[in-house]
Amino acid sequence: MTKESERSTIADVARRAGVSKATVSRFFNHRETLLTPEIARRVELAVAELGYSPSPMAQSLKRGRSRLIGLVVADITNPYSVAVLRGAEHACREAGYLVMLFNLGNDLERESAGIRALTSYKVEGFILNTMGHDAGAALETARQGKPVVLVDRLHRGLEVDFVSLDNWQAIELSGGHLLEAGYRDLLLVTEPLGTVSSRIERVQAFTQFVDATPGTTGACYESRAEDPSGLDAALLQLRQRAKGPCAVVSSNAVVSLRIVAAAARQGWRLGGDIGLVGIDDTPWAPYVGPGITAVSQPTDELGRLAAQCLMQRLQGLQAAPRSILLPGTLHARGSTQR
Amino acid sequence: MTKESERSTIADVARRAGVSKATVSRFFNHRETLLTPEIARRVELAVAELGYSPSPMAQSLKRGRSRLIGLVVADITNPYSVAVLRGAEHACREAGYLVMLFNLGNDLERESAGIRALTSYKVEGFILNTMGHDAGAALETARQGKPVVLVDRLHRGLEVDFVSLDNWQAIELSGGHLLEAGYRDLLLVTEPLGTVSSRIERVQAFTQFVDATPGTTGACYESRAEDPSGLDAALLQLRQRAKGPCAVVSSNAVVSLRIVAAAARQGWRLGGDIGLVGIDDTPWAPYVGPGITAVSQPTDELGRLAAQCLMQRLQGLQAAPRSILLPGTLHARGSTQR
DNA sequence: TTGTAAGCGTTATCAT
DNA sequence: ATGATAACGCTTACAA
Repeated sequence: MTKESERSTIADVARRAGVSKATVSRFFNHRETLLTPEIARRVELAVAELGYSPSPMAQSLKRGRSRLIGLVVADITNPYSVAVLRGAEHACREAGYLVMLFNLGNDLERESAGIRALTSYKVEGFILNTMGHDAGAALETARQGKPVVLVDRLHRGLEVDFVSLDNWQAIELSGGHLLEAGYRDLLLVTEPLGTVSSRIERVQAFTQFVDATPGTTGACYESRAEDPSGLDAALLQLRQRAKGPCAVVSSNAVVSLRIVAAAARQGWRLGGDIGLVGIDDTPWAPYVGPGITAVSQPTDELGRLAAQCLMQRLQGLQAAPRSILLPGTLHARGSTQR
Repeated sequence: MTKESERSTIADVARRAGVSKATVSRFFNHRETLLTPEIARRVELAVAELGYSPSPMAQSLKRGRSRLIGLVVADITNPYSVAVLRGAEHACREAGYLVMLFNLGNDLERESAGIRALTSYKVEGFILNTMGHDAGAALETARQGKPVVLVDRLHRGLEVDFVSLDNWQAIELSGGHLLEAGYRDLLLVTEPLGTVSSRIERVQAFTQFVDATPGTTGACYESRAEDPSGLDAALLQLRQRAKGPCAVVSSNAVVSLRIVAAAARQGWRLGGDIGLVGIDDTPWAPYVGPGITAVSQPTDELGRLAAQCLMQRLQGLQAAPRSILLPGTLHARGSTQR
């Protein structure tokens, strides 16, 4: 490998091998079908000597395809997003794609900007885990035939592949477990619903679960980080209205931590004074208080499947939009033991 | 904005405005200096009507610059990496750059592959938070004059800007706090050192702290996730050798959780039976056991500074490699109260 | 089977 | 001040 300061180009290889640029290009794209073994060997040698590899930028410009996948996440700080990202990145790379990441930092308005930025780099497809608030660009993208996969959150009007936890199953699992443990009066705490489909769906599932289960009562509360005292009030109200043991279902790990904090403020023991089961298992869940009961999501799998859907579409799959729902798994711990 | 299915090109704009492609290009690159207001207005109008924006790919091909920054992280699952990533991405975007992410997934061997992949996309600079194990490509990159910034971990032989927690300060802070709280016999637990400079440095700092502080004893243990019983043994040994109260300094949040788990296995109370202070604060630290005392890193700031260094180099700054060390902040909690 | 040449969407160097 | 034109590194008709 000679050490030129500049990267060598297809022309360098052609010159060195004594062939045309076209032949070198063929070596990379149709080696088996179009090339004489002898020529192929010469090219191969020159490529090795120069340490040449094609410029994806130039290829992209010519082909209109980039081997790039755009991944837009609402908030890279969210461990769930990260876990999905991880799975997706892995699958993409295995398929020869690189991931371009755009983080919204929870700034709703930037969704279209992000999609456009990635579009301009000619990404071949999108994986979206966003708020679905400002989906104009996403819609346009899909209309242009670029594959889009939604993770965890649906966008209304956007009929594309969708990969997510089965929220109904997860809520039923949580609720059923609480019942078995003897809790009767329940409160679902979620982040502000906004237009986030997964949050809304969990509320719906919860409401239906309570309605369908005689002897239980339920309510919902939207908690925001800036307003811990609102949460305190909601929890106090739960305890007041409860005739028997009461429990909280938390909509994600961030909220679970808020509940834990609130319980600490009130001096309540988790499990005994108030039950808690949360969606999203975390490495620390077993060690907080008596251990937090949680429903884990198969996050890696979700990311992997999202990428896989995209790959299939890129290979031309024309089936109707699919909806892939994966079940969660309950991990019972002290926070649901009375 | 007319809705063509294809993105419009500079040629479309030129035609529409009745000018040449060169003029449109000038409109974007040297508007003030080279264009008649009248012409500029016509171009501006055409651009708006067509919703045109230049193709970064084509620009990149022509200019040899891509407005892309390559970010290589050892493990996207690590919250520290994510936090840094977040800060860096933000700063890059503000400067008009997009981040291309390459995650090693803790696969040491892939470092060069990642750097090469990103290089082929003509990223203009690198932010590296990796193991430094396989730095061949990084070295080559730096030699080619592409700016590189290292975060948290040095690579030997690679003399470039470096941004990190001040590990000496952080360890001294932790150790000092333990002393004040009355702990005398200390154990530093870290992930396997390998070639990771930050881990090594923390051990050095710890050793020196113990040596320089009469009346204390210290030891180090390298803990691996697969071997919890090894950790148990190390902790038992600590308690045996300890004449008075003993405590553990944990090298990062993952290890802290392992210590917590080990203490739980032994039935020890954190703080009373064994002290614990960890580097890396986390949202859950206050709620695990009696609360885990931790030294927080200014992660956002670290990422921001890394990106900022890069931007300065991209603007031609030729100063000698800088080393930016930021102090940590102690958050005292129950795990260091006897 | 291989080479020639046009063109992907830009920018930069010439002219004008 | 503006326009024609040649690159940037690659792929792909079309020719040979």
